[in-house]
Amino acid sequence: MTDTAPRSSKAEQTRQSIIDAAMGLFRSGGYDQATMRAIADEAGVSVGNAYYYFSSKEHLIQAYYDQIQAAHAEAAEAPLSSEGDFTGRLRGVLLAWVDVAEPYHEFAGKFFKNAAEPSSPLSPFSEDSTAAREAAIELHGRVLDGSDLKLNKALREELPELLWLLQMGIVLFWVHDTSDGQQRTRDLVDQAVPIIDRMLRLTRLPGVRGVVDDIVGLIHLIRP
Amino acid sequence: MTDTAPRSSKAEQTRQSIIDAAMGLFRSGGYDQATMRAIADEAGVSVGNAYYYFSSKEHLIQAYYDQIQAAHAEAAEAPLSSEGDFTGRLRGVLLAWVDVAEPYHEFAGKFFKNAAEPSSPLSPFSEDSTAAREAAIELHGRVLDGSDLKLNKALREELPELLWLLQMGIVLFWVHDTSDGQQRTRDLVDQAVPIIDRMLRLTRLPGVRGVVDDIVGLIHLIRP
DNA sequence: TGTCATAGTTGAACACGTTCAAAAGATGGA
DNA sequence: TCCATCTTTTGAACGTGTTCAACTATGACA
Repeated sequence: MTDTAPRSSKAEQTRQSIIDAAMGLFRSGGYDQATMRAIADEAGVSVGNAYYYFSSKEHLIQAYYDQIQAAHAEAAEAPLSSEGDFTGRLRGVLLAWVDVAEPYHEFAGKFFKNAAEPSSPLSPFSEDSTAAREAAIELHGRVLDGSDLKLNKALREELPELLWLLQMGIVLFWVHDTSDGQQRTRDLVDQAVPIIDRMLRLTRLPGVRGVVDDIVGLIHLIRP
Repeated sequence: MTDTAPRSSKAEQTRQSIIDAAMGLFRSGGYDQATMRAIADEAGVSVGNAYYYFSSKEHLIQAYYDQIQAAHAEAAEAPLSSEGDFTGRLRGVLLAWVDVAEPYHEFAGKFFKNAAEPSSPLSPFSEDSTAAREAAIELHGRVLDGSDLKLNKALREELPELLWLLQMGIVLFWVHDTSDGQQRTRDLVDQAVPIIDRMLRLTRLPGVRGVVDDIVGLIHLIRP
Protein backbone atom coordinates (compact mmCIF):
# COMPACT_ATOMS: atom_id res chain seq x y z
CA MET A 1 0.00 0.00 0.00
CA THR A 2 1.27 3.44 -0.82
CA ASP A 3 1.04 6.33 1.55
CA THR A 4 -1.71 7.96 -0.46
CA ALA A 5 -3.94 5.05 -1.45
CA PRO A 6 -7.56 4.98 -0.28
CA ARG A 7 -7.87 3.22 3.04
CA SER A 8 -10.42 1.47 5.12
CA SER A 9 -11.63 3.14 8.29
CA LYS A 10 -9.75 0.74 10.55
CA ALA A 11 -6.51 1.15 8.66
CA GLU A 12 -6.99 4.90 8.60
CA GLN A 13 -7.46 4.81 12.35
CA THR A 14 -4.24 2.88 12.93
CA ARG A 15 -2.45 5.20 10.56
CA GLN A 16 -3.67 8.26 12.40
CA SER A 17 -2.77 6.79 15.77
CA ILE A 18 0.80 6.39 14.56
CA ILE A 19 0.88 10.02 13.44
CA ASP A 20 -0.57 11.09 16.79
CA ALA A 21 2.00 9.06 18.69
CA ALA A 22 4.75 10.63 16.62
CA MET A 23 3.35 14.12 17.22
CA GLY A 24 3.19 13.54 20.95
CA LEU A 25 6.74 12.24 21.16
CA PHE A 26 8.07 14.99 18.94
CA ARG A 27 6.51 17.64 21.13
CA SER A 28 7.53 16.15 24.46
CA GLY A 29 10.94 14.74 23.77
CA GLY A 30 12.18 16.29 20.53
CA TYR A 31 13.27 14.56 17.41
CA ASP A 32 15.87 12.26 18.90
CA GLN A 33 13.52 10.76 21.46
CA ALA A 34 10.97 9.96 18.81
CA THR A 35 12.48 6.70 17.63
CA MET A 36 10.44 4.40 15.46
CA ARG A 37 10.36 1.95 18.35
CA ALA A 38 9.04 4.57 20.76
CA ILE A 39 6.48 5.79 18.24
CA ALA A 40 5.28 2.24 17.57
CA ASP A 41 5.11 1.54 21.29
CA GLU A 42 3.14 4.69 21.96
CA ALA A 43 0.76 3.89 19.11
CA GLY A 44 0.36 0.33 20.37
CA VAL A 45 1.65 -1.31 17.20
CA SER A 46 4.82 -3.12 16.23
CA VAL A 47 7.74 -1.43 14.52
CA GLY A 48 7.11 -3.41 11.36
CA ASN A 49 3.49 -2.30 11.35
CA ALA A 50 4.50 1.34 11.48
CA TYR A 51 6.54 0.67 8.36
CA TYR A 52 3.51 -0.91 6.76
CA TYR A 53 1.83 2.49 6.88
CA PHE A 54 4.83 4.75 6.41
CA SER A 55 7.59 3.55 4.16
CA SER A 56 10.18 5.52 6.10
CA LYS A 57 10.50 7.75 9.11
CA GLU A 58 10.71 10.69 6.74
CA HIS A 59 7.39 9.76 5.19
CA LEU A 60 5.93 9.74 8.66
CA ILE A 61 7.41 13.15 9.31
CA GLN A 62 5.99 14.27 5.99
CA ALA A 63 2.49 13.31 7.11
CA TYR A 64 3.15 15.49 10.11
CA TYR A 65 4.35 18.26 7.84
CA ASP A 66 1.21 17.99 5.74
CA GLN A 67 -0.83 18.82 8.81
CA ILE A 68 1.20 21.98 9.32
CA GLN A 69 0.52 22.96 5.72
CA ALA A 70 -3.20 22.38 6.15
CA ALA A 71 -3.16 24.40 9.37
CA HIS A 72 -1.39 27.19 7.51
CA ALA A 73 -4.01 27.26 4.78
CA GLU A 74 -6.65 27.59 7.48
CA ALA A 75 -4.76 30.23 9.45
CA ALA A 76 -4.20 32.20 6.26
CA GLU A 77 -7.94 32.67 5.80
CA ALA A 78 -8.09 35.41 8.44
CA PRO A 79 -5.70 37.88 6.80
CA LEU A 80 -6.93 36.94 3.33
CA SER A 81 -10.45 37.96 4.21
CA SER A 82 -9.65 41.00 6.35
CA GLU A 83 -6.68 42.59 4.58
CA GLY A 84 -7.19 44.50 1.36
CA ASP A 85 -3.78 45.78 0.35
CA PHE A 86 -0.94 43.64 -0.92
CA THR A 87 1.46 44.22 1.97
CA GLY A 88 -1.18 43.39 4.57
CA ARG A 89 -2.20 40.22 2.76
CA LEU A 90 1.32 38.98 2.12
CA ARG A 91 2.50 39.78 5.63
CA GLY A 92 -0.55 38.09 7.09
CA VAL A 93 -0.03 34.91 5.12
CA LEU A 94 3.69 34.72 5.87
CA LEU A 95 3.29 35.43 9.57
CA ALA A 96 0.49 32.89 9.74
CA TRP A 97 3.02 30.31 8.63
CA VAL A 98 5.50 31.36 11.32
CA ASP A 99 2.73 31.13 13.93
CA VAL A 100 1.54 27.73 12.80
CA ALA A 101 5.04 26.30 12.48
CA GLU A 102 6.38 27.65 15.78
CA PRO A 103 5.75 24.53 17.91
CA TYR A 104 7.69 22.44 15.43
CA HIS A 105 10.72 24.68 15.07
CA GLU A 106 12.96 22.46 17.15
CA PHE A 107 13.02 19.61 14.69
CA ALA A 108 12.10 21.59 11.59
CA GLY A 109 15.59 20.94 10.31
CA LYS A 110 14.63 17.36 9.70
CA PHE A 111 11.80 18.55 7.48
CA PHE A 112 14.10 20.81 5.63
CA LYS A 113 16.49 18.01 4.78
CA ASN A 114 13.80 16.83 2.38
CA ALA A 115 14.04 20.06 0.43
CA ALA A 116 17.59 19.43 -0.62
CA GLU A 117 17.39 15.75 -1.52
CA PRO A 118 16.35 15.79 -5.18
CA SER A 119 15.73 12.06 -5.48
CA SER A 120 13.34 12.09 -2.55
CA PRO A 121 9.64 12.17 -3.40
CA LEU A 122 9.30 14.46 -0.40
CA SER A 123 11.22 17.31 -1.97
CA PRO A 124 8.96 20.34 -2.52
CA PHE A 125 10.25 20.45 -6.09
CA SER A 126 9.50 16.82 -6.84
CA GLU A 127 6.78 15.29 -8.99
CA ASP A 128 5.17 13.73 -5.94
CA SER A 129 4.84 17.04 -4.15
CA THR A 130 3.11 18.72 -7.08
CA ALA A 131 -0.30 18.86 -5.42
CA ALA A 132 0.95 20.33 -2.14
CA ARG A 133 3.22 22.74 -3.94
CA GLU A 134 0.46 23.98 -6.23
CA ALA A 135 -1.84 24.45 -3.27
CA ALA A 136 0.78 26.64 -1.62
CA ILE A 137 1.32 28.57 -4.83
CA GLU A 138 -2.43 28.99 -5.21
CA LEU A 139 -2.49 30.53 -1.74
CA HIS A 140 -0.13 33.23 -2.97
CA GLY A 141 -2.34 33.61 -6.02
CA ARG A 142 -5.09 34.56 -3.63
CA VAL A 143 -2.76 37.03 -1.90
CA LEU A 144 -2.56 38.81 -5.24
CA ASP A 145 -6.16 38.34 -6.34
CA GLY A 146 -7.65 40.35 -3.55
CA SER A 147 -4.94 43.01 -3.52
CA ASP A 148 -4.62 46.46 -5.04
CA LEU A 149 -1.41 45.67 -6.92
CA LYS A 150 -1.27 46.59 -10.61
CA LEU A 151 1.27 44.61 -12.57
CA ASN A 152 2.56 43.67 -15.98
CA LYS A 153 0.57 40.62 -17.08
CA ALA A 154 3.56 38.34 -17.66
CA LEU A 155 5.00 39.15 -14.24
CA ARG A 156 1.61 38.77 -12.63
CA GLU A 157 1.41 35.22 -13.92
CA GLU A 158 4.77 34.24 -12.46
CA LEU A 159 4.36 36.05 -9.19
CA PRO A 160 2.50 33.39 -7.17
CA GLU A 161 5.32 30.95 -7.81
CA LEU A 162 7.92 33.62 -7.06
CA LEU A 163 6.18 34.45 -3.79
CA TRP A 164 6.20 30.76 -2.97
CA LEU A 165 9.94 30.73 -3.59
CA LEU A 166 10.20 33.74 -1.29
CA GLN A 167 8.37 31.74 1.33
CA MET A 168 10.85 28.88 0.88
CA GLY A 169 13.62 31.39 1.49
CA ILE A 170 11.92 32.63 4.64
CA VAL A 171 11.52 29.04 5.78
CA LEU A 172 15.25 28.57 5.25
CA PHE A 173 15.92 31.62 7.41
CA TRP A 174 13.40 30.44 9.97
CA VAL A 175 15.01 27.03 10.23
CA HIS A 176 18.28 28.67 11.18
CA ASP A 177 16.61 31.23 13.45
CA THR A 178 17.31 30.46 17.11
CA SER A 179 15.81 33.67 18.51
CA ASP A 180 12.98 33.54 21.03
CA GLY A 181 9.72 32.68 19.32
CA GLN A 182 11.57 33.11 16.03
CA GLN A 183 11.25 36.84 16.51
CA ARG A 184 13.96 37.53 13.97
CA THR A 185 11.98 35.75 11.28
CA ARG A 186 8.96 37.86 12.15
CA ASP A 187 11.11 40.97 11.91
CA LEU A 188 12.37 39.77 8.55
CA VAL A 189 8.82 39.37 7.26
CA ASP A 190 7.74 42.75 8.66
CA GLN A 191 10.62 44.53 6.97
CA ALA A 192 10.81 42.53 3.77
CA VAL A 193 7.16 42.74 2.77
CA PRO A 194 7.03 46.54 2.27
CA ILE A 195 10.29 46.34 0.35
CA ILE A 196 8.85 43.70 -1.95
CA ASP A 197 5.79 45.83 -2.42
CA ARG A 198 7.93 48.78 -3.44
CA MET A 199 10.05 46.64 -5.74
CA LEU A 200 6.98 45.31 -7.50
CA ARG A 201 5.67 48.82 -8.02
CA LEU A 202 9.04 49.81 -9.46
CA THR A 203 8.68 47.18 -12.18
CA ARG A 204 6.51 49.64 -14.13
CA LEU A 205 9.33 52.19 -14.32
CA PRO A 206 10.64 52.64 -17.88
CA GLY A 207 14.22 51.61 -17.11
CA VAL A 208 13.16 48.63 -15.04
CA ARG A 209 10.55 47.12 -17.33
CA GLY A 210 13.09 45.60 -19.71
CA VAL A 211 14.88 43.77 -16.93
CA VAL A 212 11.61 42.40 -15.63
CA ASP A 213 10.80 41.04 -19.07
CA ASP A 214 14.20 39.34 -19.15
CA ILE A 215 13.64 37.82 -15.74
CA VAL A 216 10.28 36.42 -16.84
CA GLY A 217 11.99 35.05 -19.94
CA LEU A 218 14.64 33.41 -17.76
CA ILE A 219 11.99 31.80 -15.61
CA HIS A 220 10.38 30.31 -18.69
CA LEU A 221 13.75 29.03 -19.87
CA ILE A 222 14.64 27.19 -16.69
CA ARG A 223 11.25 25.89 -15.69
CA PRO A 224 11.15 22.11 -16.29
CA MET B 1 42.24 16.61 19.30
CA THR B 2 39.94 18.81 17.29
CA ASP B 3 39.69 18.64 13.54
CA THR B 4 41.65 21.82 13.12
CA ALA B 5 44.40 21.53 15.74
CA PRO B 6 48.05 21.43 14.66
CA ARG B 7 49.16 17.89 13.91
CA SER B 8 52.32 15.90 13.73
CA SER B 9 53.47 14.65 10.37
CA LYS B 10 52.58 11.04 11.13
CA ALA B 11 49.12 11.93 12.36
CA GLU B 12 48.61 14.22 9.39
CA GLN B 13 49.53 11.33 7.12
CA THR B 14 46.98 9.01 8.72
CA ARG B 15 44.40 11.73 8.54
CA GLN B 16 45.02 12.30 4.86
CA SER B 17 44.92 8.58 4.10
CA ILE B 18 41.44 8.45 5.61
CA ILE B 19 40.33 11.35 3.43
CA ASP B 20 41.85 9.65 0.39
CA ALA B 21 40.07 6.40 1.18
CA ALA B 22 36.80 8.26 1.55
CA MET B 23 37.35 10.07 -1.75
CA GLY B 24 38.11 6.82 -3.54
CA LEU B 25 35.03 5.09 -2.20
CA PHE B 26 32.83 8.06 -3.00
CA ARG B 27 34.03 8.11 -6.57
CA SER B 28 33.79 4.37 -7.17
CA GLY B 29 30.76 3.34 -5.17
CA GLY B 30 28.80 6.49 -4.45
CA TYR B 31 27.65 7.79 -1.13
CA ASP B 32 25.95 4.66 0.17
CA GLN B 33 28.96 2.42 -0.32
CA ALA B 34 31.23 4.74 1.60
CA THR B 35 30.46 3.47 5.08
CA MET B 36 32.75 4.33 7.94
CA ARG B 37 33.77 0.69 8.12
CA ALA B 38 34.64 0.59 4.42
CA ILE B 39 36.52 3.86 4.64
CA ALA B 40 38.49 2.70 7.67
CA ASP B 41 39.27 -0.61 5.96
CA GLU B 42 40.44 1.11 2.82
CA ALA B 43 42.61 3.47 4.83
CA GLY B 44 44.05 0.57 6.82
CA VAL B 45 42.90 1.82 10.19
CA SER B 46 40.19 0.82 12.64
CA VAL B 47 36.77 2.43 12.76
CA GLY B 48 37.52 3.94 16.13
CA ASN B 49 40.71 5.44 14.79
CA ALA B 50 38.84 7.15 11.97
CA TYR B 51 36.67 8.73 14.66
CA TYR B 52 39.79 9.83 16.48
CA TYR B 53 40.61 12.06 13.51
CA PHE B 54 37.10 13.00 12.41
CA SER B 55 34.50 13.49 15.08
CA SER B 56 31.74 12.40 12.72
CA LYS B 57 31.22 11.15 9.20
CA GLU B 58 29.96 14.58 8.27
CA HIS B 59 33.21 16.14 9.41
CA LEU B 60 35.01 13.70 7.18
CA ILE B 61 32.81 14.58 4.25
CA GLN B 62 33.48 18.20 4.99
CA ALA B 63 37.19 17.65 4.48
CA TYR B 64 36.24 16.30 1.08
CA TYR B 65 34.00 19.30 0.45
CA ASP B 66 36.84 21.64 1.37
CA GLN B 67 38.90 20.15 -1.42
CA ILE B 68 36.16 20.98 -3.94
CA GLN B 69 36.12 24.51 -2.62
CA ALA B 70 39.88 24.76 -2.97
CA ALA B 71 39.67 23.41 -6.52
CA HIS B 72 37.04 26.03 -7.29
CA ALA B 73 39.21 28.83 -5.93
CA GLU B 74 42.00 27.62 -8.18
CA ALA B 75 39.76 27.24 -11.25
CA ALA B 76 38.37 30.72 -10.64
CA GLU B 77 41.81 32.25 -11.09
CA ALA B 78 41.61 32.04 -14.88
CA PRO B 79 38.51 34.18 -15.38
CA LEU B 80 39.52 36.50 -12.54
CA SER B 81 42.77 37.33 -14.25
CA SER B 82 41.51 37.44 -17.83
CA GLU B 83 38.08 39.01 -17.54
CA GLY B 84 37.72 42.73 -16.88
CA ASP B 85 34.01 43.44 -16.81
CA PHE B 86 31.64 42.33 -14.09
CA THR B 87 29.54 39.95 -16.19
CA GLY B 88 32.57 38.15 -17.54
CA ARG B 89 34.12 37.78 -14.10
CA LEU B 90 30.93 36.62 -12.38
CA ARG B 91 30.02 34.21 -15.16
CA GLY B 92 33.55 32.82 -15.17
CA VAL B 93 33.57 32.20 -11.44
CA LEU B 94 30.12 30.60 -11.40
CA LEU B 95 30.79 28.36 -14.39
CA ALA B 96 34.11 27.36 -12.86
CA TRP B 97 32.16 25.97 -9.94
CA VAL B 98 29.87 23.97 -12.23
CA ASP B 99 32.94 22.57 -13.98
CA VAL B 100 34.73 21.64 -10.79
CA ALA B 101 31.66 20.12 -9.16
CA GLU B 102 30.53 18.12 -12.18
CA PRO B 103 32.21 14.81 -11.18
CA TYR B 104 30.41 14.90 -7.84
CA HIS B 105 26.96 15.67 -9.18
CA GLU B 106 25.77 12.09 -8.88
CA PHE B 107 25.95 11.94 -5.12
CA ALA B 108 25.70 15.67 -4.53
CA GLY B 109 22.07 15.16 -3.59
CA LYS B 110 22.97 12.91 -0.69
CA PHE B 111 25.61 15.36 0.29
CA PHE B 112 23.41 18.42 0.22
CA LYS B 113 20.64 16.62 2.00
CA ASN B 114 22.82 16.44 5.07
CA ALA B 115 24.13 19.92 4.44
CA ALA B 116 20.63 21.38 4.48
CA GLU B 117 20.11 20.57 8.12
CA PRO B 118 20.97 23.56 10.28
CA SER B 119 22.53 21.49 13.04
CA SER B 120 24.81 19.75 10.56
CA PRO B 121 28.41 20.93 10.42
CA LEU B 122 28.08 20.57 6.66
CA SER B 123 25.55 23.37 6.47
CA PRO B 124 27.04 26.30 4.57
CA PHE B 125 25.75 28.53 7.35
CA SER B 126 27.27 26.52 10.18
CA GLU B 127 30.13 27.41 12.50
CA ASP B 128 32.23 24.59 11.07
CA SER B 129 31.87 25.96 7.55
CA THR B 130 32.93 29.48 8.46
CA ALA B 131 36.34 29.23 6.83
CA ALA B 132 35.05 27.79 3.56
CA ARG B 133 32.15 30.23 3.50
CA GLU B 134 34.35 33.26 4.06
CA ALA B 135 36.76 32.09 1.41
CA ALA B 136 33.88 31.76 -1.06
CA ILE B 137 32.57 35.21 -0.15
CA GLU B 138 36.06 36.62 -0.54
CA LEU B 139 36.14 35.11 -4.02
CA HIS B 140 33.08 37.16 -4.95
CA GLY B 141 34.76 40.17 -3.41
CA ARG B 142 37.49 39.70 -5.98
CA VAL B 143 34.86 39.40 -8.73
CA LEU B 144 33.85 42.94 -7.82
CA ASP B 145 37.32 44.33 -7.10
CA GLY B 146 38.58 43.91 -10.61
CA SER B 147 35.35 44.86 -12.32
CA ASP B 148 34.05 48.07 -13.87
CA LEU B 149 30.93 48.21 -11.71
CA LYS B 150 30.16 51.49 -9.95
CA LEU B 151 27.98 51.06 -6.91
CA ASN B 152 26.63 52.69 -3.82
CA LYS B 153 29.15 52.07 -1.05
CA ALA B 154 26.72 50.37 1.34
CA LEU B 155 25.52 48.00 -1.36
CA ARG B 156 29.05 47.35 -2.50
CA GLU B 157 29.94 46.12 0.97
CA GLU B 158 27.09 43.65 1.09
CA LEU B 159 27.40 42.43 -2.45
CA PRO B 160 30.04 39.70 -2.01
CA GLU B 161 27.82 37.97 0.50
CA LEU B 162 24.76 38.46 -1.70
CA LEU B 163 26.60 36.98 -4.67
CA TRP B 164 27.56 34.04 -2.51
CA LEU B 165 23.88 33.59 -1.66
CA LEU B 166 23.17 33.68 -5.38
CA GLN B 167 25.74 30.94 -5.82
CA MET B 168 23.99 28.86 -3.13
CA GLY B 169 20.76 29.26 -5.10
CA ILE B 170 22.51 28.11 -8.24
CA VAL B 171 23.90 25.13 -6.36
CA LEU B 172 20.38 24.25 -5.27
CA PHE B 173 19.25 24.42 -8.89
CA TRP B 174 22.28 22.39 -9.95
CA VAL B 175 21.53 19.66 -7.46
CA HIS B 176 18.12 19.22 -9.04
CA ASP B 177 19.45 19.54 -12.58
CA THR B 178 19.45 16.19 -14.36
CA SER B 179 20.33 17.55 -17.80
CA ASP B 180 23.42 16.31 -19.60
CA GLY B 181 26.55 17.87 -18.12
CA GLN B 182 24.20 20.08 -16.08
CA GLN B 183 23.69 22.15 -19.22
CA ARG B 184 20.58 23.78 -17.83
CA THR B 185 22.55 25.14 -14.90
CA ARG B 186 25.09 26.57 -17.34
CA ASP B 187 22.24 28.15 -19.29
CA LEU B 188 20.88 29.59 -16.08
CA VAL B 189 24.23 31.17 -15.28
CA ASP B 190 24.63 32.52 -18.82
CA GLN B 191 21.23 34.17 -18.75
CA ALA B 192 21.12 35.27 -15.12
CA VAL B 193 24.47 37.04 -15.00
CA PRO B 194 23.63 39.81 -17.53
CA ILE B 195 20.32 40.34 -15.77
CA ILE B 196 22.07 40.75 -12.43
CA ASP B 197 24.47 43.17 -14.04
CA ARG B 198 21.59 45.27 -15.36
CA MET B 199 19.78 45.14 -12.03
CA LEU B 200 22.86 46.35 -10.20
CA ARG B 201 23.26 49.25 -12.62
CA LEU B 202 19.61 50.13 -12.04
CA THR B 203 20.29 50.62 -8.33
CA ARG B 204 21.58 54.12 -9.10
CA LEU B 205 18.24 55.21 -10.55
CA PRO B 206 16.49 57.83 -8.40
CA GLY B 207 13.38 55.78 -7.78
CA VAL B 208 15.32 52.63 -7.04
CA ARG B 209 17.94 54.01 -4.70
CA GLY B 210 15.60 54.26 -1.74
CA VAL B 211 14.61 50.61 -2.02
CA VAL B 212 18.23 49.57 -2.20
CA ASP B 213 18.97 51.47 0.99
CA ASP B 214 16.09 49.67 2.67
CA ILE B 215 17.37 46.32 1.49
CA VAL B 216 20.81 47.06 2.88
CA GLY B 217 19.15 48.09 6.14
CA LEU B 218 17.22 44.85 6.20
CA ILE B 219 20.40 42.86 5.70
CA HIS B 220 21.98 44.61 8.65
CA LEU B 221 18.92 43.87 10.73
CA ILE B 222 18.83 40.17 10.10
CA ARG B 223 22.53 39.38 10.03
CA PRO B 224 23.45 37.45 13.18
C1' DT C 1 -20.30 -23.50 6.54
C1' DG C 2 -15.48 -23.87 4.50
C1' DT C 3 -11.92 -21.98 1.39
C1' DC C 4 -8.80 -18.90 -0.01
C1' DA C 5 -6.77 -14.64 -1.43
C1' DT C 6 -5.82 -10.30 0.42
C1' DA C 7 -4.89 -7.03 4.19
C1' DG C 8 -2.76 -6.36 8.29
C1' DT C 9 0.73 -7.52 11.93
C1' DT C 10 4.79 -9.30 14.18
C1' DG C 11 9.58 -9.18 16.11
C1' DA C 12 14.01 -10.90 15.17
C1' DA C 13 17.75 -9.61 12.29
C1' DC C 14 20.68 -6.44 9.52
C1' DA C 15 23.91 -2.63 8.51
C1' DC C 16 24.79 1.67 9.81
C1' DG C 17 27.05 5.73 12.62
C1' DT C 18 28.89 6.17 16.91
C1' DT C 19 30.99 5.33 21.67
C1' DC C 20 34.20 3.72 25.01
C1' DA C 21 37.12 1.13 28.06
C1' DA C 22 41.17 -0.79 27.42
C1' DA C 23 45.57 -1.69 25.16
C1' DA C 24 49.66 -0.16 22.77
C1' DG C 25 52.97 3.20 21.46
C1' DA C 26 55.56 7.45 21.97
C1' DT C 27 57.93 10.88 24.78
C1' DG C 28 60.66 12.80 28.20
C1' DG C 29 62.56 13.47 32.73
C1' DA C 30 65.12 11.10 36.85
C1' DT D 1 67.19 2.26 32.40
C1' DC D 2 62.66 2.86 34.50
C1' DC D 3 58.65 5.11 35.36
C1' DA D 4 54.88 8.39 34.36
C1' DT D 5 52.15 10.72 31.23
C1' DC D 6 50.18 11.70 27.03
C1' DT D 7 48.89 10.29 22.27
C1' DT D 8 47.22 6.93 19.23
C1' DT D 9 44.81 2.61 18.12
C1' DT D 10 41.65 -1.09 18.71
C1' DG D 11 37.26 -3.70 18.15
C1' DA D 12 33.34 -5.05 20.64
C1' DA D 13 29.02 -3.05 21.87
C1' DC D 14 25.04 0.22 21.66
C1' DG D 15 20.91 2.24 19.66
C1' DT D 16 19.19 3.58 15.39
C1' DG D 17 16.24 3.15 10.89
C1' DT D 18 14.92 -0.45 8.08
C1' DT D 19 13.76 -5.18 6.10
C1' DC D 20 11.52 -9.51 5.75
C1' DA D 21 9.77 -14.15 6.19
C1' DA D 22 6.25 -15.80 8.76
C1' DC D 23 2.02 -15.33 10.98
C1' DT D 24 -3.02 -13.88 11.89
C1' DA D 25 -7.42 -11.56 10.71
C1' DT D 26 -10.81 -10.29 7.36
C1' DG D 27 -14.18 -10.91 4.12
C1' DA D 28 -15.92 -12.49 -0.41
C1' DC D 29 -17.66 -16.39 -2.68
C1' DA D 30 -18.97 -21.44 -3.12
